[in-house]
Amino acid sequence: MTEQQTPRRGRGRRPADEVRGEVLAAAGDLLLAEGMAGFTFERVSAISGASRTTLHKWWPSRGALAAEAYFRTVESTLAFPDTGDIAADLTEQLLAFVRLVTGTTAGRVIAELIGSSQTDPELAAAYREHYSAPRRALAVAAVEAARDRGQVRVDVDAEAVVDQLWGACYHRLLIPDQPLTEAFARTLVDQLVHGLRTREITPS
Amino acid sequence: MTEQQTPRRGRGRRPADEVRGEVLAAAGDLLLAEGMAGFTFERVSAISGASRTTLHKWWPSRGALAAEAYFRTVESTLAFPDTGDIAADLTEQLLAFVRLVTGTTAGRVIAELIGSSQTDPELAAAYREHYSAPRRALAVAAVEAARDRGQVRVDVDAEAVVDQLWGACYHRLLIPDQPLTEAFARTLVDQLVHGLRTREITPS
DNA sequence: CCTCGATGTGGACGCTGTGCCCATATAAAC
DNA sequence: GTTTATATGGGCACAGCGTCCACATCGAGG
Repeated sequence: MTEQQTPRRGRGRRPADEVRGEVLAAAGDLLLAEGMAGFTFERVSAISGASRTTLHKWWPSRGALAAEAYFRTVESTLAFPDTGDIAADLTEQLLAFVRLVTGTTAGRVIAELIGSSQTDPELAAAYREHYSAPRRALAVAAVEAARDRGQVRVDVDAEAVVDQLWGACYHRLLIPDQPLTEAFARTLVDQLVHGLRTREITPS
Repeated sequence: MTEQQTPRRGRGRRPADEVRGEVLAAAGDLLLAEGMAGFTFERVSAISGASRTTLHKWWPSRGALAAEAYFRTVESTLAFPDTGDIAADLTEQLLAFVRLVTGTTAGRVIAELIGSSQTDPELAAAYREHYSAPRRALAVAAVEAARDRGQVRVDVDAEAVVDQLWGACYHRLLIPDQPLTEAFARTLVDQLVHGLRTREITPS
């Protein structure tokens, strides 16, 4: 992470989008490289070449900048498969999440973003609006579709299902008492779909 | 939160335990009153009367101090009822957790502690060791006891169960897309115990 | 009774980051 | 070409950190 990567620039106005783009790119790099710990306006300013004043003008807090930079960097595809088998679809999506979070630096960054959002309202709002809410909505829609197909019980609380699957994974991500693995993800779906009761009639 | 509550004290040695006690009391007050945002060595020093040097000597990071102060302040009783009905016991404990977290300032503080622990290894270690691990162990033991009684299926993953119940609640605490309520807690237990599948034979 | 080691205290140092304020330069819009 | 918008450089006071040193005082051993 070399500081001063943008050689030097004179004063004067530059296209807003150009500046924003450079800032977000620099911020994304910094975030992936050093996490929220070393992520400051100061350093983003130094790396991107933009002045601190400019950063403050566009982003109310370092968290807000970090969130936007991160979402732009990962820009993961928002899609939820619907094969007609809700258990398979949930497993698929949950596994994708686990792989993303355990395989790359993304896991640490997401955890730190959520962490910082506890004391940064701007970040919390950005995270909810641009990340968690839309993803949550997709999963909820999938479960409700399965309910309408008669695949799960009619009184299912789809929102709670999301918490019992993804929330469980976030729990292990944020409070790593136990490891977050693919096997764990499969177990989550299995235990939730079939329940914990002793199986009288083991289904196929 | 009046600064300088300890009038003034001369130099010189004082009993270690006395100093530690005063510091932890002051830190606990500050934490409950202002959360992690305003929680700094500087202010704890000003309120407790102890010098910053002393704080640094005993606690490696502000997070470590916050954690110890918080656990000492709440010192909640560690007990898990065992009535023989696992569903009832889990519901009971989960409700107690929800009430603690929603009813008092404790919820915000816990959330902020977990948040800070994402970038403070000392805090993360303290939190795991003194709080999450022992509590988790109790819940796991209860589930495994139920399994041995034949109340839940033999291949149950007790650790995963904890994540699907408490993790779900932490999810709503840390990423408040949806509210954390007592009804939610009851739903969690119900959906997990009975499963999501369409009920052919509705149990009593 | 006295000396000495352990340990808290006051005070200061440089450093980083914040949030804000200018004046100035320059690109874009009219 | 004139005007307007906006990025820039620089400086300010402030907060907190982490560390250092000299000093005061307590407690224990002689």
